[in-house]
Order: sequence, then C-alpha cells, then structure tokens
Amino acid sequence: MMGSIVSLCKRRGFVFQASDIYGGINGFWDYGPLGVVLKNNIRNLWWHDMVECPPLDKKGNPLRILGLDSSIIQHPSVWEASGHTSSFSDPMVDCKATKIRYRADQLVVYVSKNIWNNGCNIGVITGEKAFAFFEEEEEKVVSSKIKKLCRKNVEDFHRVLFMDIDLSFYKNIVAPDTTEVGTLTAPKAFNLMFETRVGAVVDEKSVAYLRPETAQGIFVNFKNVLDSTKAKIPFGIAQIGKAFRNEVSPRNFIFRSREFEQMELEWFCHKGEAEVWQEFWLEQRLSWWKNLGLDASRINIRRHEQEELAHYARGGGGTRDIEYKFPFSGEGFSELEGIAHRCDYDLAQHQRVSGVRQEYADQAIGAKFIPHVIEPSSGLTRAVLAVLCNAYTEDEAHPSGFFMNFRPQIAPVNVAVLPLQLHEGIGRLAREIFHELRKKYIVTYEDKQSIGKRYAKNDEIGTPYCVTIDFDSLQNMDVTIRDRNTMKQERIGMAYLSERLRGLLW
RNA sequence: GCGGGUGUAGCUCAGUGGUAGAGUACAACCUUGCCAAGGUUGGUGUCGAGGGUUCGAAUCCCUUCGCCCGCUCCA
Repeated sequence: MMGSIVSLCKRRGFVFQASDIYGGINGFWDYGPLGVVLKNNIRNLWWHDMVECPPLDKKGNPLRILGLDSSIIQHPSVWEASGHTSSFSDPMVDCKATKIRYRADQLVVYVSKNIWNNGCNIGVITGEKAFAFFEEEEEKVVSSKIKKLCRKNVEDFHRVLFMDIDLSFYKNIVAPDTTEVGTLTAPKAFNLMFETRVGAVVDEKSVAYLRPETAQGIFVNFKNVLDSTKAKIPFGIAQIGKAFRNEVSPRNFIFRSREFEQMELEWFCHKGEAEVWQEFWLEQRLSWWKNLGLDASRINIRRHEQEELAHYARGGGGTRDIEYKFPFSGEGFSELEGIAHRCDYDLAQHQRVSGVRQEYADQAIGAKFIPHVIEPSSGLTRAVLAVLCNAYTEDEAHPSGFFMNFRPQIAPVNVAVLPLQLHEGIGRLAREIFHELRKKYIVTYEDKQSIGKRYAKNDEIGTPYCVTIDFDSLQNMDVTIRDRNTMKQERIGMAYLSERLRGLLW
C-alpha cells in the first residue's frame, strides 16, 4: 500500500524525489502542484486553529497565542545553550557483539609496540590482537585482560588513542566488553546538525548551523515577544517552519527526511500549572488531528518512559506522543506530535549562556521566575503523509479502484467543473460556472477525455465534488454535483450552486 | 552503518550477450455521450550514473547513487 501511495504521489504531482533528474538525493523531497496545496492547506488549518482562533480555556476565554517566524540560521551559541552542539558532536562506535555503544574519544587501544613501531599495516597482515578499554579503566584490569588473552605484559604495548587508529586495523581490536576481535564498527559522527558558513571569510568563527528544530527560535525571542506584546502568563508563541537534521538513515518516504517542516507551540505557564496544561494540550491536539480527518482507530497516545526522555524533559511531566498507524508502522504506531514538558530548561539555559535575564515578572503574585514550557510540536510533513495514507481508500466501485478521501477543507482541489462533452453551448456555460466558482474555491476546469476518465482522475487526487454540465443544463440552467465518496449525483439549479458548495465544503 | 531486494517510455512492468518492447498515459482525427468506451494515426527512451570485459552489454564484472524491506539510529 505504501508503494501505491508513493507511486500516486509521483504520478499525480503530490511529492517528487528531490533532484530527480540527477538521481535524487537521499532524504529530500519536493512537493508538486497538488502536494504544495495540500501542505499549505494543512499548515493554514494549524495556524488558524492555534494562532488566529486558538482554543478556549476552561472559563470560555480564548487563549493568547502569538505568531513568530524566526531565522533558520541562528547564532551558534543558541545551539550550545540548547545542548544540540555538545550532545551530538561525538563520534560513536558500536560493538556488534554486545550492542554496547562507546564514545570513540573515550576509548584507548593497547597496541603491541612491535606493530605500532612498524605502522599498523603489519598488524593488519599478521592479525596480531590489540585491546580497547575505557580511558579510565584501572591498570590492573587492563594488564590482566591482556595477559589472559595473549599472554603478554602490558609493558609491551603502546597506549594509543582510539581516534588515532586506522580503520583497517579495527578487525584486530578486542572491544572493552568482549574477548573477540573485530566487533567494533567504524565511528559514526552523531552531530545531526547541518553545518554551514556565514560570511565570506572561512574560519572557525564562521561556522553556523541550520536549525535542527524551530523551538529555539521561539525561546530566544521570548523576551522580545513579551516586551512587544505585554503578554501575560499563561500564553503561547507559535511557529511553523523548516528544520534540518542530518539523519543517519532517512526512511519511509517523507516520514523521516533531512529537511522537514515543523509546527510548534511553546506554551509558557507557571510551574505549578504545567501538568494541567500538558493534559489540556494533549486533548486539544488529539482533537485537532481527528478534525484533520485521521481515523481515531489509527491514532495512539504514548507516554515516554523515564529513560528515553530528552535532557530537557526530565524531572517534569514527561512527554506524550500522538502517534499514527502508518502502513510502515507494522503492529505499532509512528510519531506525529510530541507534547513535552520542557520545564524551564531552555529559557534557563539561554539566560545562563547569554547573560540576559529570561524571567517573567508576575505582578499578581509579586514574583519573578522563569516560566515552565509545554511544547506541542508536530511535523507538518508527517501530517501530509498521515493525511495521504489515511485518505487512500480502495473501492472497486470507483473506476480507478480507489479514491483519496481528503476532508473537503484540505483537498488540493475543491471542485472540478466538467462539461459533459465538447459542445459549444455546454462549454460556454461550464466556463461561466468555472469563472464564478474560482473566486471562492480551488477549482479546475477539464474538458479533455471522456467523462469517466475525468471522474476517475478526480477520485485519485481526492477532489470531493465534480460539477458536470450536460445538455439538460442548457435548458434548465442546472448542473449535477457528484460526490467523490458515494459517486452519487445531485441535480441543482445554477443559482444555488455556490451556496450549496459552501455548505458541502465548510 | 550492516544485511537482503530493486532501478528499462510520464506510469506499471516484460526483456539471461546480437535492431529497445507491451499495456497504459499523451497528441490529432473519426465515432460516442455520466463513471478509466471503440477505431485510425503519431511522438516518446542518457535501459539510474561512471568505469571495465567483449567484435557486440539493458543483460557479465567493479564502483557509485536512489528507492523498498529488516536491523541500527532517531538529543
């Protein structure tokens, strides 16, 4: 089924492989004529429901949420404060036997002097063993293991940094927690941030990063927004934008890509109210996803285990994921949105690193404090994929064998205007209707091919309604509206058409 | 990153060393007129890319890129 969706996306112009004519580039995707509209529609729905018309609080008053569009490239210190730079710049090696992962810069290797003095190439040929340990391992442990495994004294070995060992020699190395050689993988750099340079002069100071999440753009603007809007806690700042992660293995079509789009809200509140707000947002967001058209039966809520929580979420109310059952999810579900309690981690970090106070002065209680944050963070591009997967409906009654059951509000085409045949009078009337409707809806006009093929095509791209003009239309000034899902047609006077469509579409 | 599979027309795919194929789609015309209708004609290819073997490569070998599946990873 996933294959059918990917194929449909290419054939009809939803999603293309990026740089297709050059063989593609792994983890990047382009949105075609229909895809960009679908994505925009979903984005607009989120923005409308979160910023323009946010939910009501328990007293019935609208929440205050302010919009933001921050820069993709920020000062490098932003990522140091957030923890992105340090936690992901370390090369890691895996032990294939024990599945234990080591930081390559924390390992040392004992290499026989005989080999080391002649360059490791000799070792590669003779197969002589070397031994890796944590750099802080006790000497007793080192010498006894070496003695046990090759009956030599530790004095016969050079202590070498693992990072200085040539990759070709890895097959001779006994990993710290095994007695066999050759179980270590090549070091993998785990910095998921894309690096770039700012300015004409290339030196160490010019290094900058494409943002790996949009959230930090909100945190570093917390004071700006607060000062310029006089917002009072609790309030939120929302942002939609691109983020970039140099994923180890992009997978599953657009689900995990290296360039993607996030829709994030940072909700600032009192520490004591954080857990209540987290529950509130979980409910709100759940109903938003259902309103998007996703089947409730395919949605799941998952609470993160304590040990898998991100550094910023430990100690708070934890993180809840809203998950969706994609075709590739197997028995499980895959993440659409995380609703994390980030505590005061981010603002406190930025206050510490920048030296600029990030406190909120609450005059009601006469106290200054750094607010806690509830973050509903979802993937727009994942939303597109979920909508595509959820809409794909097989049905033999339809001429195409399936149809895309988009909610009419987010369908890339609202209405197709179809003259039944190439006839001057019908064509003229159909074009009049087309010109009238296109002022209000996303409308296409199609007069090529048989009517059956046009219906089939519109089923495939998920057009909810087809307006057909036939010979009777010329006399009665009426048209038929065909419902995509039921394929049933309703005859309606032209004068009521726009009104009727409004009722159907909104 | 590891293992397996795969890449041929816009799409779905056939093609095991000897002229590049089918269906569908597309364009034109005829016929028809409400759920992928029929007929005639026509255009369509860096056979993923690069290199090698060969008189000759879509086909065999090497390298590489993309995609799919399973691990791994996913602050």
